[in-house]
Amino acid sequence: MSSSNIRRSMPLFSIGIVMQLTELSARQIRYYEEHQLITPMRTDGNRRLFSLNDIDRLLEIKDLLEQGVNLAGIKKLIIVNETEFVSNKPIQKSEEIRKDLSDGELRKLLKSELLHGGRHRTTLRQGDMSRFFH
Amino acid sequence: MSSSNIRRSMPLFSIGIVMQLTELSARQIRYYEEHQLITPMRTDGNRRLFSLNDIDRLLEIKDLLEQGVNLAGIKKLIIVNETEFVSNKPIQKSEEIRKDLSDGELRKLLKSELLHGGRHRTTLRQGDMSRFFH
DNA sequence: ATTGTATGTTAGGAAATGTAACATACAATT
DNA sequence: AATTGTATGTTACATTTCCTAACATACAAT
Repeated sequence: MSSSNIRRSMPLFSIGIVMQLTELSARQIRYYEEHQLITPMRTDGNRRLFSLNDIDRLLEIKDLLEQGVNLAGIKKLIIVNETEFVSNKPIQKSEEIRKDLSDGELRKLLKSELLHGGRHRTTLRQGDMSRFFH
Repeated sequence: MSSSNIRRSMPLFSIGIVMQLTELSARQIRYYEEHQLITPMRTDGNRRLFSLNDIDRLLEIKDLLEQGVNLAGIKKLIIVNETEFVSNKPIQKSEEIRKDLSDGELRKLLKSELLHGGRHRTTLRQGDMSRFFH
């Protein structure tokens, strides 16, 4: 893992700030955690602490939900995304990724994601927190 | 002000996190605020919220204190620093800066700062929070 | 010996966050 | 039409974190 990734996974933000940054309710954020879409750290006193990566993922989740993907689907997509990052060909094209990973129900999920609107952008690959820092 | 500076002045961090990041006590941080070395934002509920710039400044303060400069001196130095940033010659050499600003007791303060060890680095010009982000 | 500076410690209160339970809206299914 | 599942809202109560204010302390300077 690069030092940049270490920094991006540093637990820094309270849930209040994350609510503002993502425009999600505390209920939503906790619900997504409950379903293991994010796993923020905890303080000694059991308060959640979110990293930049967590916030990026929340923005991803929000985006996918708005496109009609349900939590189960998002979960799979996130795993895809992580696998992709761990692999040593991180710059392969999205078409190739889809070919690599389209088996079983995963294929259906990805297809439904593709069918939804022409909004292709960087949703799965990169969060939006970068805009907060240089 | 650049968009990057806007981001760096965004209030994001609770005092607990800032304590960890700076290794300062809450007492110290509040004391520095009391003496107007920092002015963190507040939530509606009156909790302090610190920006990256605030954290950088706290690291600056800590560094200068360790070099023997007192709060009054640090305050002056910080004003110098800000003036420098606002001016339209932000890349002028440190020697020139000193010439520009060495009048009255300020001269003495800067001198004492210079006398202290050969640690010249970037103390006054740039904080260390950049290491937390890319 | 006194004063000033920087920080520690404690007390009491308020805000933010935690979990848990129940409510609701809506889509999908039977 | 009734039921089930999903995502979220709301409320209640407990705990943690943070607030201010006051007093204590160590040390340097006067």
